[in-house]
Amino acid sequence: MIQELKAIYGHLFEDDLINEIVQVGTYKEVPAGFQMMDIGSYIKGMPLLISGAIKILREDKNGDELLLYYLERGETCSMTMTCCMGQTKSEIRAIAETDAKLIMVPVQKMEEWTAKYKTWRNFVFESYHSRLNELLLTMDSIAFDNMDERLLNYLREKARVNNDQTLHNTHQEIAYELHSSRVVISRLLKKLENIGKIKLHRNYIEIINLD
Amino acid sequence: MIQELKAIYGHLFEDDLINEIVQVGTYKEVPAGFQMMDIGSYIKGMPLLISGAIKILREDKNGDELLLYYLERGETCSMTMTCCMGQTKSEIRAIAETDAKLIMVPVQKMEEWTAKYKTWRNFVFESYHSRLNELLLTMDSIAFDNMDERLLNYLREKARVNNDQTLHNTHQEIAYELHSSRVVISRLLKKLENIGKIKLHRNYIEIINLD
DNA sequence: TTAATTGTGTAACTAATGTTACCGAGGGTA
DNA sequence: TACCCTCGGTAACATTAGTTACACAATTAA
Repeated sequence: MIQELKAIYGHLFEDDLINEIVQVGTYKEVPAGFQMMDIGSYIKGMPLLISGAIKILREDKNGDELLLYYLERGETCSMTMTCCMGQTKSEIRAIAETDAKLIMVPVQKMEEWTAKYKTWRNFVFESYHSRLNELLLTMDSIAFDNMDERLLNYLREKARVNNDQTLHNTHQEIAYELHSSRVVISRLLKKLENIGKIKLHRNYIEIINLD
Repeated sequence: MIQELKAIYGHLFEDDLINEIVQVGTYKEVPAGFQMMDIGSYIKGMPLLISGAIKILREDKNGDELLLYYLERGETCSMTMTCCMGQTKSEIRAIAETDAKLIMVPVQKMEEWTAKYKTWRNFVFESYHSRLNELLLTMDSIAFDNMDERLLNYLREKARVNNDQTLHNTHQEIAYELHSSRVVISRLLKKLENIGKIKLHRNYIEIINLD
């Protein structure tokens, strides 16, 4: 665990902090699809991602979802941080997009380290900054783009975080994360296939060229 | 200035911090409509709102806008904070919705106080938390609601932050902030008038009952 | 006073998205 | 083999939102 921690966070945190993390943190591996947090739940710890990707989702009144963004290696969940401090409930759902390795740090340490370590403070602020900006990008896409553009973005991002040019998803699953309907997504995917950007198969999509 | 600062932030900050703010901060008054920050600009200071409201806007590729949320008394701009620290450019535009009074704090103090004052840290985190949550609510509205619901929300919020049951806006201005078109907004406003929720006039809208 | 500008109402049309319904292919299972 | 279930393709239709065009009233400028 300490090697992996150093490999990812070594250039960010000083040794003292790394050591503290090793002492109080618990190493975890979660499989793809594992729900790590749900809306309304209280948060027990703060995750430091070592590898893999976590998708962050928002839910509407009917229980349908919308993908907000992905957390990746070297990142942490900003929502968690503030939730911890205020002891409020989670506003989002977090599900492992891929198999993931992470270190869970107990909530109380957050506050302590923020006073103690400048590098931790920077990490926390930097993290907020990135998350806010990602949220803004997602907002742009939803507010300003048509569904075909959103779908393209979705496919690009999905291929990137999974590091795989073949997406193992059904149209229904995609529709769900984009908060649309299966028929609409099938329609648009078919268009993308017709212009040679992707190739459709049962249960998976082959990416040809998404530029 | 010190009285106003204490009145709003006194229960949040210790006296030492209040004194520091008084020393390094500059008091400012801005008129409604004043553009306080633009996309792409670098940030010189961090605002602590004493009174009034600031609207935060996002811009699309064509230069059209979308209202994200309002900052109100006792709040500050999270975007500013991270921008300051990373010396990155602003991602948003800020315009005074009403006449506003505020205190500008130089960027360098941010970091210093974060290490020094626990109450400042809490304020900063709390601020991030609120802003993230407001952004999520706006996102919900855009992603999950039809335009009529969004318009209702808009009118409610606008009346609240202006503390005025009469909104002095043209349909065009409303369309702009909702990233829609004038004709669409006129249509929906007329519907709201027909069901007795509002009364339309030239250049202003009278709110009857938005429940 | 006349002319120009701005704000609003409305109709007709287009485009995008969502809904319902049905079909058939693929793959597993009794 | 017969049955069932999931997945994807497609047509027909409904709804929502955006666009274009034009009329007219209120306000301002010439």
